[in-house]
Amino acid sequence: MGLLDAACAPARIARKANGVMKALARERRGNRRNPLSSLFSRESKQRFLSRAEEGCTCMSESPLVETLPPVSLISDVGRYDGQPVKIKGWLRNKRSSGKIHFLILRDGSGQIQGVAARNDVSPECFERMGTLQQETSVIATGIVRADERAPGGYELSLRDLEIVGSSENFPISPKEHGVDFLMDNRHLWLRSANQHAILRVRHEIIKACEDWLDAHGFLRIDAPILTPAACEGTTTLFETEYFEYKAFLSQSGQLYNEATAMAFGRVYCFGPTFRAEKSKTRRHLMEFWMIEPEMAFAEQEENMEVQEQFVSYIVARVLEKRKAELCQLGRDTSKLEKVIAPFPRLSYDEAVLTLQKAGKEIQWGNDFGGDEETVLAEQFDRPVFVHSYPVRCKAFYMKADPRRPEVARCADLLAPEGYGEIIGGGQREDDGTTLEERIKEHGLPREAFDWYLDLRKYGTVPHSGFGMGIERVVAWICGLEHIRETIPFPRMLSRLTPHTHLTPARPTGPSVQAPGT
RNA sequence: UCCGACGUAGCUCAACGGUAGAGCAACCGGCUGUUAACCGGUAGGUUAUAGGUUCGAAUCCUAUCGUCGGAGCCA
Repeated sequence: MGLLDAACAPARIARKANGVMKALARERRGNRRNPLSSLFSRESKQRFLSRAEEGCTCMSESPLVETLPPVSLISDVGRYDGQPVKIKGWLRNKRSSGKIHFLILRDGSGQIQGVAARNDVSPECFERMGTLQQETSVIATGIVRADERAPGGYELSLRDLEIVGSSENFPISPKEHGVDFLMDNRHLWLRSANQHAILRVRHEIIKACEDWLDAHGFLRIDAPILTPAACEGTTTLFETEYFEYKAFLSQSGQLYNEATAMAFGRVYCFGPTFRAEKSKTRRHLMEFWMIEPEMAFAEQEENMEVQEQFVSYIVARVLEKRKAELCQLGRDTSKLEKVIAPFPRLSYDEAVLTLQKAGKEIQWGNDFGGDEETVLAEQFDRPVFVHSYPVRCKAFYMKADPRRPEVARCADLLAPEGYGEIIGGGQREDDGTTLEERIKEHGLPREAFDWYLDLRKYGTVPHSGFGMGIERVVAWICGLEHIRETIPFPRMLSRLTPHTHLTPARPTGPSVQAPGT
């Protein structure tokens, strides 16, 4: 129950009671159309009435708040300074000095310290508090007090505490732990303060993406996850069965986006993306979430302008709304404050020269690795576009530059501070004949792309788009070392569920999958 | 797939050829303002597994399994 629900409860109960009494009177008069008859049994109506009458009595004689303290979220507790409230949550930690207990409570909205001196509560209750272990679920009643010593500004002077569910030997103690252990206990690790901060920032980033796109005329139209063939022939796909056919988990919604862009103009899709690449790095997940906008009648220049506005907005929005979370994570926000459009643009040619000057052995025509990306990104205090890659480094649908056919009209956006590529995008080949040649050159089956070629046959237009990996953006904005903490249940090379390490002797299958993870 | 690092108490680590140790968590006790609280005590180990070298192996060697990081690939 939310704060407002709780605060309004007496009035609402009284109103509802009034309605029930009228309904009962109608029923007594033989009104068979009474809608309540079908909703409530006679017994439950009586129960409701007696409760309602109790509520009414309380209201008329004494302030109800004394007998029924409102349930408050910890984040809203400031509204009740000096008043009693109920907090429903979990015990994060406990300190005790014999005659006084300090209980750190969390409820998902925040954390607050409950203080109980021996004389504040009943002897049984004081004893009970002494036995509480980490992560016991409780309903605590106490008086909210502003206190300078409290990190959140408020404390709870406890009056009572009820145990909802006990907890014994919670594995994640308040001391340090290794990542492997924490990943094995990911389902419990999510209760800790840093994980809360990260996942709140993730939520804010997703909201910011949706809000910006919505405000700029983009319609969300999601692409399918089960697909019949590779969007990009080069990378590995997860294969699955589709009745008697083979199907693959989507590695991009891009081709479908091109169809919906021809239908709606500006569109985007947002969903999980799967790459069966055996990548074991801090930047890779097997399953990640990608947001992919696509625009009809847009050339690559406009594409980059949209991207820099989009990314600047996301960063500004997180700085505005999630300062506390960034602070919790120890993020240096001054670096994020510099992320303002326009972003620098570096051509692939310039990038190669820069890298060669920096002593990297790179030849024109090769793609950049993580090291190279970091060298390039380090030169700027905001994200940098690297554009006009050689055509042979890129997917078949990338449009070649008409003035320089050996390079594509595309760009990657590299985040600063070594976070690497967060966006890949470009202008799509809109000429049917050229596209057909490309499909042939890449050794892809022509039949599978009939529908895709249709888009060039019926009113083709120049169009562009990009894909942004949400987890990489979260890792960058939060300043994390590893991408695995940016998603609730990461799918990594050797990890499918919190407790299951994969081994070749133990093939993957539905039986390995834990419910809900 | 390749390269590198690692595997010791529930957790984080120490011991580096000579009796396996500490902090946290658990349990018992103390403490009325603590902020990964603190203080005293108890319990907790076939040192990943299997071989080998040695008078003696957590330590050296071999294999297997597992974890982490990096490369390739990419968002």
